[in-house]
Amino acid sequence: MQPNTFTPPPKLTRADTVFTDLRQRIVEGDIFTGSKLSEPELAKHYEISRSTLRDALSRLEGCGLLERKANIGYRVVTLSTEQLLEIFRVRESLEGTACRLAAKNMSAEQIKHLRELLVIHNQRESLQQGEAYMQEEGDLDFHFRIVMGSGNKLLIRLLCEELYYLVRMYRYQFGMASPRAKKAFREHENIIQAIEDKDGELAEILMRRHISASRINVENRMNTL
Amino acid sequence: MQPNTFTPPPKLTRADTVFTDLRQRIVEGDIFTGSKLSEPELAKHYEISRSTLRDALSRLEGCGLLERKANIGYRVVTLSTEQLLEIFRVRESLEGTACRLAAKNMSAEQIKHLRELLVIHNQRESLQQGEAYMQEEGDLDFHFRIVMGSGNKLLIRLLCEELYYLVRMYRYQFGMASPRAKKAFREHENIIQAIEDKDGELAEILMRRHISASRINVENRMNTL
DNA sequence: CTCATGCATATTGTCGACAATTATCCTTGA
DNA sequence: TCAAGGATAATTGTCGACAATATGCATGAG
Repeated sequence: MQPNTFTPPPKLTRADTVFTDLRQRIVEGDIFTGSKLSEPELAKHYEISRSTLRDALSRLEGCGLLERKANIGYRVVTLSTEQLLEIFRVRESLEGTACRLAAKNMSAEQIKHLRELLVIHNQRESLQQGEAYMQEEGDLDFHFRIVMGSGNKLLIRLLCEELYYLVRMYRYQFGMASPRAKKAFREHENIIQAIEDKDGELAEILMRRHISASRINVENRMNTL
Repeated sequence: MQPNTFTPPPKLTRADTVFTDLRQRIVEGDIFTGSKLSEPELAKHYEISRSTLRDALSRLEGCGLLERKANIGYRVVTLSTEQLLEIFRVRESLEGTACRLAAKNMSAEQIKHLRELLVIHNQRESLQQGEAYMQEEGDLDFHFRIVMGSGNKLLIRLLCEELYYLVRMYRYQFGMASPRAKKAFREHENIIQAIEDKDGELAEILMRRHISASRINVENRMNTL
């Protein structure tokens, strides 16, 4: 018999399913950026009522993927370089803190898993050069696990359940495979080392520089256009 | 005639009204922490349908004031010292960044208003000592304006439209009027000075120390109990 | 007496319809 | 031709009812 810390399986509701599917379609660009959503049309497509659909839409608004105006409706957020830079600023701040906490709180086993993940990324990157997509997904996975390792539930909610979907949306649709692959890999290594050494202060600094490098990269590209 | 940057007044919907009212009631503790919300009961109280109520509730979930479980319903978040510390960590991080950006972006006029605000707070604090409530509201107002001054819309959303309602909830209900009044006032002064000097780096450091001092204050109080 | 089982009740999830608001288009006048 | 106004269509906001699920209680077995 298992101990009683067992939480009953949360029954998936229709709204849940549609929410997840719509989220993916928005992130991957199947539903266009900035486009207005027609409730009757979407409800028909998913074969659900408008009430159920609106439940899903309101949650997507909470994720920052949709915007809503009273009496007008929902609209997919528009992507802009300005917003991308804002996201980098916030990630720099929050993930820096997350990394500091991760250095304090991650177990030896968690750190080991993180290292293994990094090795896999590197192999992938060596084997299929140019497969920017996989590499970027791997990059976000790395950041994701560090945030989880911080143990701060609020940080986890803000980053993993809200911001990261926007980040993935930019990666899919802004198509900015950073030319920093090799540098980024070494930076990841150094970050893990700092976490392993339980050096929270250094870990924070390294993470902030890691992200701010990406931000500056975008800023430069913007200025040359 | 005004220029055409005029946005038509957004008509307040019933859900909007109920959302705002419920938010206040939750923040001020009129609706108890951790209590389960009965949709039929609330709908009857506001004389609206459950659909409209649920619209309002879903937005409150987005603010982090309610939690929802499928097939079970909404529940007011429970306050805990652990979560309060998590909030301090996140504020330390985000408001530090906001302060750095504010130093770069705030106009001379905005800074002047900030200074005036500080003077008013100080007078209040001198005149009616012990009016912890007003003083704390003034403190949050100070932080609020700096975040607005950062110009980063994402930061503004995360802090002003989500986290600050939770913060106010803790101030109302956890009743931790910090004994740091005079120290906090001087720290505010120094922060404004750094902003005025356009010294973003210092401004960030001062803000982080300002908030982390509050966090440590709570940590100490917790350990002595 | 305790615990499991099954029924009755209450609550949430979902639906379709109507009302209020917005968008579209057509007419009309300058 | 273009702009303003109004009628028409489409969309969102709101409502009440039914279905699916969870909760509470009574009953009975061990």
